[in-house]
Amino acid sequence: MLLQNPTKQAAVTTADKVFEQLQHAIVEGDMAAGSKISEPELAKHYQISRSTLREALNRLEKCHLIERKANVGSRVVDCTIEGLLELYITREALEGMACRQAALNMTDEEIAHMQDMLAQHAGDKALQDGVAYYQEEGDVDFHYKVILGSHNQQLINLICGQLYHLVRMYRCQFGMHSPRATRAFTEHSNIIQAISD
Amino acid sequence: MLLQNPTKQAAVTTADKVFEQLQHAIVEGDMAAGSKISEPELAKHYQISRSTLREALNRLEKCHLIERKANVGSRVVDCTIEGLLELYITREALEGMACRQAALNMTDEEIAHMQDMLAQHAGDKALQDGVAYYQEEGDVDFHYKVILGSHNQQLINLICGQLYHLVRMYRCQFGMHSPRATRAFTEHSNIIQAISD
DNA sequence: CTTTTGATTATTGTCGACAATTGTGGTTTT
DNA sequence: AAAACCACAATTGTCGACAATAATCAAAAG
Repeated sequence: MLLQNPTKQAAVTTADKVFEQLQHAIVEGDMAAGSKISEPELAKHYQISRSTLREALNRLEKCHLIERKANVGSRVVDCTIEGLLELYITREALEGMACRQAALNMTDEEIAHMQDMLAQHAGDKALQDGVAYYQEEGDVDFHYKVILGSHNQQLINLICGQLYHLVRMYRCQFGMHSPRATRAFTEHSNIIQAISD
Repeated sequence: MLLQNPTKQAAVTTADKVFEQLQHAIVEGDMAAGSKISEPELAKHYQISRSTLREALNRLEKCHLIERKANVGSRVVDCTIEGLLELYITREALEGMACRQAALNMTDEEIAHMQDMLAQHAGDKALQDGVAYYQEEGDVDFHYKVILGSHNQQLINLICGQLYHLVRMYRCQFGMHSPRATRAFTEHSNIIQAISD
């Protein structure tokens, strides 16, 4: 089970639940990238009305996971190399600023908590050396803590609420399962060191 | 009439039109910031069904102009000092990256076109010296050209499609009508100079 | 044979009504 | 008198059907 987004509240309405299922299906590639979306078909598949499905589609559009054209329909976004580069450039801009803001705004407790987390990850790494999965999850966890540490709701919403799932989608589709996993850990130590100053 | 967003296509559906009207009303302050939104009331006011109104509300939420809670309702976002700071920090991160990308990706034609535009603005400024409005519009125009010059759809959508209207809302609500207008022009010359290198 | 035009079909946009949940006011109980 | 509880009203979420727009395919004209 992947780390859940701390910015989202529990799905209460059925549109929320369908949204999450669709989100998962798109990210994991169960719905092919670039494929057209048939509202009646999907509504029948999830056994919901078209209105409810459209509500879910609206939230998918908010995450940039689908694209809609008026009177034409919706398509799953297609993963291109250009799109990947654009996404990473955008993410770099936002996360860079978030990191700077975290350095200004993080409380001592938050810093201490992150240091504890890092120490625990170090222990896990010693145990499960070579298993990249935990590393990747820890990486995401670390990034989240930094972003939340910025105390900037605007940045948090953009990165965690919108870009996050698109990044995951690209990682799944392109099979980028932590090529830089081993390097990430040492980087984290440096980052938290810089923040505490 | 303000400069229109180059990323948006013409509103074809009625939900689009209502969305634009609501957007304008919120930005200009005709709908009070922080006030609750009554779906039946608004639907009656615009003489549309609730479904259509909800479609428009979804797009407002995408621009961060309203906030929705499940089974509770929607509210117009309230303009706080903290929110203003957060917005400007986010915008700085994105526009800074957009400017760097523009320096890398802008074509010679685009650069030449922007220089022409600046020269024209200089002429206008000599004519209408002291009138901050044209200055402000030119400022927005200039920013747009730079952002579009980044050739990064992700950045363009985020800045022009989402944050732009929220920035306008803060400017209207706080009465920030180009306090730094006079300084902006000289800055632009420096920016375009830097890009051409 | 190609192209254009027209009718047909399928999909999306919009509507009104019902179901479910939340907030409110009054009543009862401690 | 304060707090908890219950019923009622209002709002939101969901549904199915109709209207409007776009895509498809066949037929006719060039």
